Amino acid sequence: MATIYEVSKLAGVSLATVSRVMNNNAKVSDKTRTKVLEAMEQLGYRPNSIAQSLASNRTNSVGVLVSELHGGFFGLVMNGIETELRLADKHIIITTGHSDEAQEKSAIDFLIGRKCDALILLVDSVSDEYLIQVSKTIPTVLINRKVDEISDNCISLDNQYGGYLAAKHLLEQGHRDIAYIAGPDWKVDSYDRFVGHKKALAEYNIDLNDSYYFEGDFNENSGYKCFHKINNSGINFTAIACGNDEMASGAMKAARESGYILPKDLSIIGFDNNMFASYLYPELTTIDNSAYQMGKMATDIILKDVYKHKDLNIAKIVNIFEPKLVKRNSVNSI
Amino acid sequence: MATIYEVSKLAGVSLATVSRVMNNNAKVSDKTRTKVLEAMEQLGYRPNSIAQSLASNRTNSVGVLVSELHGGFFGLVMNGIETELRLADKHIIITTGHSDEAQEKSAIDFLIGRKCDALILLVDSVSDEYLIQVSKTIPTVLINRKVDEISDNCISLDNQYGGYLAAKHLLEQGHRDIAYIAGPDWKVDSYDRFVGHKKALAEYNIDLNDSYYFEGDFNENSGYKCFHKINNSGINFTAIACGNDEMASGAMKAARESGYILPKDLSIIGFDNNMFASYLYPELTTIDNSAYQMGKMATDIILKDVYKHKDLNIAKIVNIFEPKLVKRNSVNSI
DNA sequence: CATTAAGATTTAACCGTTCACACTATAATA
DNA sequence: TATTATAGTGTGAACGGTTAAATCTTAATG
Repeated sequence: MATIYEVSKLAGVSLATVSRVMNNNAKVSDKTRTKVLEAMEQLGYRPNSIAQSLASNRTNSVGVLVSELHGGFFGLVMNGIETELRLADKHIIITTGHSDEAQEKSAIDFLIGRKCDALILLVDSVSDEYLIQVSKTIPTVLINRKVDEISDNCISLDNQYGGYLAAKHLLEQGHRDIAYIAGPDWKVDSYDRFVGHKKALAEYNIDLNDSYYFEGDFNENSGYKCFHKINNSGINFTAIACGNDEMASGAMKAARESGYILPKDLSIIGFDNNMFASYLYPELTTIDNSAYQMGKMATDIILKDVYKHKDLNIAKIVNIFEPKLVKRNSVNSI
Repeated sequence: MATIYEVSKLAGVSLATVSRVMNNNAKVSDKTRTKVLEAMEQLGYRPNSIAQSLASNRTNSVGVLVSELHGGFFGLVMNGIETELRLADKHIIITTGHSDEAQEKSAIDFLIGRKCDALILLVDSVSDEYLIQVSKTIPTVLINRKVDEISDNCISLDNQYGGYLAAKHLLEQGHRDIAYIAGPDWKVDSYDRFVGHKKALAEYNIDLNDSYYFEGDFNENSGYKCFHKINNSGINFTAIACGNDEMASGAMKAARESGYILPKDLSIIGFDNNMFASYLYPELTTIDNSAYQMGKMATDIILKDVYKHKDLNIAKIVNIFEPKLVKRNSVNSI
């Protein structure tokens, strides 16, 4: 592989000049530039990115930590990150944390050790203080998490509004007896979604009775179980709003097994617009979580703050994304 | 950040000695080693991985190219790769090719430019010759693709056996009139699955009539359409075998809309054991494609060949993975 | 005791860039 | 004309490690 040295020799200029035409960061006469470019072409020169990193103290890589590599949400987020990053000729180093504090910390250490220029984190288990500490060491943006002290670098979904949208849709379709299957109540996103749900009910002068609230754990199976609880509780219900699509899927399964015809006998709405939502039967009406957009935005913040991009196509920074209703066939009007 | 220089000074030894205790690749007396380790500890020294890379001509990173970041298959493969790689303290640089030749090539260039030590590729669009060329430049392992010239570095699923397993299961459950919804026939995996299918039928002395074969494109919608073709073609069928889970999902949807009660009136089997397969209703019986295992194995090959690992926990190399039947509820016995 | 071999450590070149600074040539200003 | 500014280029020291070769110790051998 040709080095900058050989290029400089062939072009008859100094190393510095070659470096200048590469980086385009200082004046070089057109004549010289042409000579250098021709030499590069002729030698098939590619700069050694490692040497560049060492000398410039910049690796052009951003570290990403997600909980899992599979799963619709993370895939979309990463998709958004990778697409945007590669346009800028940067790259992504991936690690997983498995929602475990020790693993998340070790992954962060790993990424810092790799000299990433910045971090994009999707973490549940590590404390706010720890994250604040990390962000003092290295530019960090958080997805799906809000830490007040570094709120400019936090990107999240307006979960409350999403919950509101879902409930409102149900209400507009005439439903009044709506059961709710929530995620774990200690998770803020789960909690917020439910708050939005109640808010929509309130607008219709319904205040949610505790007997309509059921807590799951965001996994399919808990949706399944919760449905049975609902069904056996004796309450009247014509619709179920779920904290996420997985639980919605479980609830649909259970409902069908209990003899309900969907969506005729029962309407169900999910949350997230997971990959598989349109594969369910009936296709699941749900709330889109803008995962791709959030990944893209996290990247844009870094491109702007760390890499000083001034590109026009980097839109205005949005920290809170607005969820959208995705109407499909799982909600019936009555 | 402390450098090796400071460590050497504090420990009262030379740079080389510090390097040796780090890399553990030459004799160092216990006394010296202890001194050095203590100095490192005291300074909180972390080697600069970039400098290491430049000096050693090894980046400890492997480049991965997949078609898409979302989607169950890739997620699992990447999961297998990342897990195995991080155990070895290496990292993964990710790019996407979107099944487009130009993009795949540019991604490969990108990864080579990043000085990855090796490549793991999941590509459809680039030619065999190109891949052979690439593998001369940099150690490369291919997932889901077989190129004879570099077969030791190819990992794939025994698609034929998978197709065989699926059909056999249907046959064992008493089905004899089995329609087949295939993927694009120019894709080898699609073709192989169908060959396996026919083989199983042959064992039951059934030779597949062309009117039972329907070609889709691996997307859900084509499964949907194919079902209607099947249903309108006038053939008798009690089961449908599908080239993948997406098409199975589409077929299920169409069947239900046409009034079939599943699985009572019609059995359906998929292929891949995609994430969402168990979310369908009825839960989809399918063939597991060992995605995670393939990712892991690809990594093991690299760990062994490139990084010279001799770990016992790197199992024997397997180039062709054996698919497994995953029984759920979408197949009825008659 | 001199010789040799093996073991431990140091020296210094090297990896391929970037970048602060020095320098030269030319144009603009007083 | 002397002075100053500016554009264009070269010099050489980092950056933080690795590693081959040289050197120094120590122990074993005849």
